[in-house]
Amino acid sequence: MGEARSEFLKGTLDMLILKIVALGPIHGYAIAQRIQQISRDFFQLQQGSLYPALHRLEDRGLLKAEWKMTETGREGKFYALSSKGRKKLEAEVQNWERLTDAVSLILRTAE
Amino acid sequence: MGEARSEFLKGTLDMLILKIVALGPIHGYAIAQRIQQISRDFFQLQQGSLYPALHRLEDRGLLKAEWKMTETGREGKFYALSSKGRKKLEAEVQNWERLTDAVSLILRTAE
DNA sequence: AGAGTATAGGTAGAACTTCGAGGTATAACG
DNA sequence: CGTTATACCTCGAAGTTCTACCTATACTCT
Repeated sequence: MGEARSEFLKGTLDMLILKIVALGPIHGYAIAQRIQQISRDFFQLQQGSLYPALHRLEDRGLLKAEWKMTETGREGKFYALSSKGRKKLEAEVQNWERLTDAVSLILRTAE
Repeated sequence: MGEARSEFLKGTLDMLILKIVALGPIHGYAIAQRIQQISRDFFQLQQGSLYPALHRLEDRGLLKAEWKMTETGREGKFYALSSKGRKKLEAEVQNWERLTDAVSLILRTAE
């Protein structure tokens, strides 16, 4: 991620990836594109962040992977959410909302 | 921070500390209490996170420190924002807002 | 007087994440 | 045939936060 972005990205990456995968089976390279596209270029996911994250999520049983052909006729590793991943996503979204609420409380505090 | 919290805290701690200090000179121990109080116990800042963060911010010239007596009659290191710290806080708040907007775009995407 | 708790400061090492920089390989295009 | 886009990957550096510890003073309770 670009420096300014990465400062704040920490901790949200897994949630964002799980969310994109929740929209339907998709391969790694396309996940980065989707995230960049939907966030209107705010997030620019580097491959050095993407692939380790995907492996992490797969190792933890949150994602299932399968090799298939992409739309462009090439091999791609397609990821889908496991039920564990779906629960994790729900929990992370809830936690994200509680976090932003808590941060708002502090930022809006005027002495 | 409690495990669940810390996952998402990354990157926000400096901003929160700067914001609390912006409300008026305050010593380290009291910063942690204020943050916990205002966030309604969502954030429980550990000393092992607090003090290194304060030293970091001081080293970067964002905070100025001065030893004074606390309300309870003890020595405390009081922190205040430098002008550089004030600018940094503004920038971090702006960036935080852009981040939450970008995350919202992704979380609200329904395929 | 002594014990315990809250206040106030701090450090060291581990764990984890992300990034930057590199590598491999195929397909498509000029 | 060279370049660009796609698609996968790894490694090491850098940074942050946490856990676990340490010191010391003030206050409260017995």
